[in-house]
Amino acid sequence: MAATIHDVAKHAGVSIGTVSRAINNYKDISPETKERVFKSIKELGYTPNVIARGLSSKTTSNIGVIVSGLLDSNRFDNLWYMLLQGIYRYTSENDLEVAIYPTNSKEQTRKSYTKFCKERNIAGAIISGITITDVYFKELVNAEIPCVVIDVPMVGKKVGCVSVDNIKASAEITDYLISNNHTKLCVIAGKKTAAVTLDRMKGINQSVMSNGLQIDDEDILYCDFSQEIAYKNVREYIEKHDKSRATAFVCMSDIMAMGAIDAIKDCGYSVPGDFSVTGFDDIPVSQLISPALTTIRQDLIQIGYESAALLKKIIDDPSEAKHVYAQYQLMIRSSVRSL
Amino acid sequence: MAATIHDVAKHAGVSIGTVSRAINNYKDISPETKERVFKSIKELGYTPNVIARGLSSKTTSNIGVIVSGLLDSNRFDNLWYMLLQGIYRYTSENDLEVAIYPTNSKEQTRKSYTKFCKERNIAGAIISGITITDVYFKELVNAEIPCVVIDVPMVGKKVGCVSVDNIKASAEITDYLISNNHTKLCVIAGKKTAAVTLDRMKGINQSVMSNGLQIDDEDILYCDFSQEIAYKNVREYIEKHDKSRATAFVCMSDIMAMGAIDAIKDCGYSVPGDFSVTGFDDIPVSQLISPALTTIRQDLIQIGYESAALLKKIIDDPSEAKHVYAQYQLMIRSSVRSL
DNA sequence: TAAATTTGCAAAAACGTTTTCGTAAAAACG
DNA sequence: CGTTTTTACGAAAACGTTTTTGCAAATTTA
Repeated sequence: MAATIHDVAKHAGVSIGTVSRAINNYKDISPETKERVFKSIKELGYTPNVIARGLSSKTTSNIGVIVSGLLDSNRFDNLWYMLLQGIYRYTSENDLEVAIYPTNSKEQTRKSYTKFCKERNIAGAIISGITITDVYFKELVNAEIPCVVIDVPMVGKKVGCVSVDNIKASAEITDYLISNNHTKLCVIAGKKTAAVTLDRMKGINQSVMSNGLQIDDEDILYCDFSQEIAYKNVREYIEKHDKSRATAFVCMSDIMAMGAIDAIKDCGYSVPGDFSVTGFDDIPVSQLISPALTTIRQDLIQIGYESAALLKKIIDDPSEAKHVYAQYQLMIRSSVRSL
Repeated sequence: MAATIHDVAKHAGVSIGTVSRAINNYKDISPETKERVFKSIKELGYTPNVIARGLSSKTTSNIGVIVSGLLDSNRFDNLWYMLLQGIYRYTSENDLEVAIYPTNSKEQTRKSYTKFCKERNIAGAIISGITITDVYFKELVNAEIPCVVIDVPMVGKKVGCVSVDNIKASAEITDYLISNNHTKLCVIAGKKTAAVTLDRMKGINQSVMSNGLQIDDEDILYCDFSQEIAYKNVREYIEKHDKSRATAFVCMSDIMAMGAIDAIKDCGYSVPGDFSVTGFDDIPVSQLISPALTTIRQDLIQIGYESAALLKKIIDDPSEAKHVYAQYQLMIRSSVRSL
């Protein structure tokens, strides 16, 4: 039904090759012919078929987005959509197609990322929510498919990365806590194997040590970035130590901070009256909960945008692979009090 | 690099047509040959190229999702991502490809939806965030591309629709207000031309009239589903009438309810002490704000899922086009008090 | 057993592009 | 003016599938 390149060619009295050259701004064509072709294109309301182009052309403009958590339903902890927002902002500005591959943590039979990409002639992929040890990710890197990982600090052949400077940001918020005279800290950490957990821990330790303090292993609670686990662990911690061991909880995500706050309240204590709490991420609800959460704001939309931009660069020139640091901001609200 | 259907054919000693028949479960093939083909497929690690299939096959498994608001950044009012979540849940269960077309309300030069679909050999589209009068939508319907619209009650040739029963839900929440002795209501309405606005207004009126009450035009404030506009209008309304005219604000979205609550507070009044407020949607933050908002919960993930399922049905059999009603639930929280 | 039907597959034609190759005509050169 | 180079284009070969067509061989029917 729709006009094809053949229709345009016939209408303009040229060959399809010439039409293609006109569309793609190639050299081998005279200005007059080009104009004639464009006139026909307009008259017939022709638009190139993206699928056919994808098949024929070696260099595709398809990028893949591999995102975990999309299929899970968590009412608050939906970070992926902001990334997507940023990614789409870039791709719609730059005429890139995107294919989303929602991975499910539960589903065992996930398809290999590489397979997903090859099936779709994908030029490169943005990956979020994975750990460094992910086997499918390794396979993707080995296949030399350009990719950008979010929040995993690694740079390699055709692989770049975008994240905030987790070390610096964590040090900064810890400094803030210490400057408010909190010397006994309890860390609510994420998944033990996640790169962000390692980095944020490093930042917290840097701050603590440069202030002549230290954190015992007993005061690091790994909670897998889960609100429920954080609730449970903090509750146990307080029931065990009461107010003797820590005055503040340094949480590696807002979600876990929310769990911590709930636990503190359910133990009969108040925030920030009895315990101070900090988060990380600044998810939308963090400014609405009570007390409003002091946290590190990551602009995930920006991070998404930067990822897409970096990926495009790497696709065009593999030597562009690098670590891009996104901005962050310490949001001082009311979940921390000065001692 | 990757194995193609030709490699498999050669390896299995058959023609590519036979391989295709094996993959697609066609009849004209003997069990033995089929098995041999599958063995080769496995050995070579072959997966059919989605792009090539899309080009060749008449019946594609690509669906389009046309969604407004994706490119805009509103920190709270992000309903699209839940729809997407539901849609992807269905499509990953049913092996459908999805292409997202983020439309921007501001961008004048939007591409026609039809063009978007035809470029991508799209079998059908899910559309959200449009008004009935949208010209591109009309074009899509005329092109007889199967589609499902969310929140626009219209059923036609190859076009179905998914929404909650806005009339019934609005009547229900208004009934609740009236049963709490609120007889003087002010309606915070959405965009005047939006179908949901009309329906919800109808529901409110039904409830009001069956209770022997009525609503004057002066007590209907159109706020375009915007928090800011709702704030402004409610503020003006209260400054003009004080507490004489209405005791409760019936808002057609939670976002506008948040604006209304802010306005009430800034006028020196309290919710629900001086004014009661209800919302619609039950966005995640609604249970966290203070007071927690009494509202209608729409399960947008479910709505997304249903939309995709309905679209698939319509694609397979155009006579399946109909209006599917999704569940809703009155969430009674603390923004309404009994008089 | 001859004729008709069915089965199982190969061959080849799409699908709508991009890209390579070849070659007249035009332009530049010596 | 003859020769080389460049320009501008057509023809045709990919790209990796699905789908149509055709045809032997096997099976059923009469």
